[in-house]
Amino acid sequence: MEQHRPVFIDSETVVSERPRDHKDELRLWLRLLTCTTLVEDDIRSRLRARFDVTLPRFDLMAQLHKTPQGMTLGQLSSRMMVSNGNLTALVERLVDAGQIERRVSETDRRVVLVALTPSGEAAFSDMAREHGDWIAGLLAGLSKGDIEQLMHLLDKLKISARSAMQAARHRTAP
Amino acid sequence: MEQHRPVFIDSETVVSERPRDHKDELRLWLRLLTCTTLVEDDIRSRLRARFDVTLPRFDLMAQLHKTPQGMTLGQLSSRMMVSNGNLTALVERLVDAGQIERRVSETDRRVVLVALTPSGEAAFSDMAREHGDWIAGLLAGLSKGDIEQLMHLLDKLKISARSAMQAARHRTAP
DNA sequence: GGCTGATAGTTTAAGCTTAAAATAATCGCG
DNA sequence: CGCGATTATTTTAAGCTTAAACTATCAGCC
Repeated sequence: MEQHRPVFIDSETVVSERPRDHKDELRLWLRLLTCTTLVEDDIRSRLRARFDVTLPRFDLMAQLHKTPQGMTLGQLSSRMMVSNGNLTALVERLVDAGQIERRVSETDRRVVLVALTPSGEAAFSDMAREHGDWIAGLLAGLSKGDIEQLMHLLDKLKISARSAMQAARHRTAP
Repeated sequence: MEQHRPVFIDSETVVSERPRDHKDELRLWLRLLTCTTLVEDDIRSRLRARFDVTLPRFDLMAQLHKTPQGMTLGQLSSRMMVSNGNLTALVERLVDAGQIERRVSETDRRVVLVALTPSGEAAFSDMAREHGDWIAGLLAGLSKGDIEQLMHLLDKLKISARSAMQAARHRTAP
């Protein structure tokens, strides 16, 4: 028969509880994943059909658009939450396409700065306008209040996840 | 200057509104994506570290676990929301690893049925238990009520997105 | 029986993604 | 100053992912 096991909630709290299936949490996680995948796949296919651009390229350009003075690869990889090595090839392809430009920092020659070219900026502006409409259309079934509530709850979720990950990291590598 | 443009909400409703930046909707979408990526990356790395298994393999096994009699590749691809061609290689690797087995349907030789092997079932059970704990840990900062509310709002979001996609499909290919 | 169209999977080419190892430049500190 | 640690990026190998083209099979219809 199963026994009670310790469940670590964060670095300070250890509660002993009877083993559970965590059914509600799992269902919530699956629903979250479903929603994200649904929206992401739709946006991906529209970007391809309408602008012949991939989602990762759009995302990268969106980051650069928010930071006109350019960003380092390190900043980009942490903002986009993708691995560092991933960006090397992605940036390379966008440079080849003339949408972005890279230059090595003069003060620290390890650092590579990336920024939109004027043509990349123009292309992104076109895409961003429609992208915004698409997102708004996908979320049109939610009221202002729904959006606000979701925002708040997802913020709570984000904080919870980060704190749990932080705690796990401390236990794994003290 | 910008002009008012029609915004299609669904197949019946067309509202004319001044062009907006849809800022709240975009922020919500980015937050949703952040939350999902956060959890997904954490689970991915734990699965790798603890069980040396990739997330797609875990997901596939989870689907088969829910349906012990096995599934066709078509069912799998629609439940997992991945492309059909994707599964061919994924299934191949799991067959090689002895975790699942495939057999051609006897009544329809186009159809391929896939199911967990006993060893795959055992391996999945071990992983699923810890996976559940990890998810519960990541969501530990949410109350029961938060989870219920999120569930409800995400359900609304899912319905909204599906309906917008449905409507777009009708306009694109009537 | 033999078309015709639809359905289930596979293949292919290109691109994305990660983890881990390697490279290269800078920083801190004695 | 010089050397070990740190930091930023690239490289590599494996695997995931998609879209589109292709193959094989089936179902219906005459």
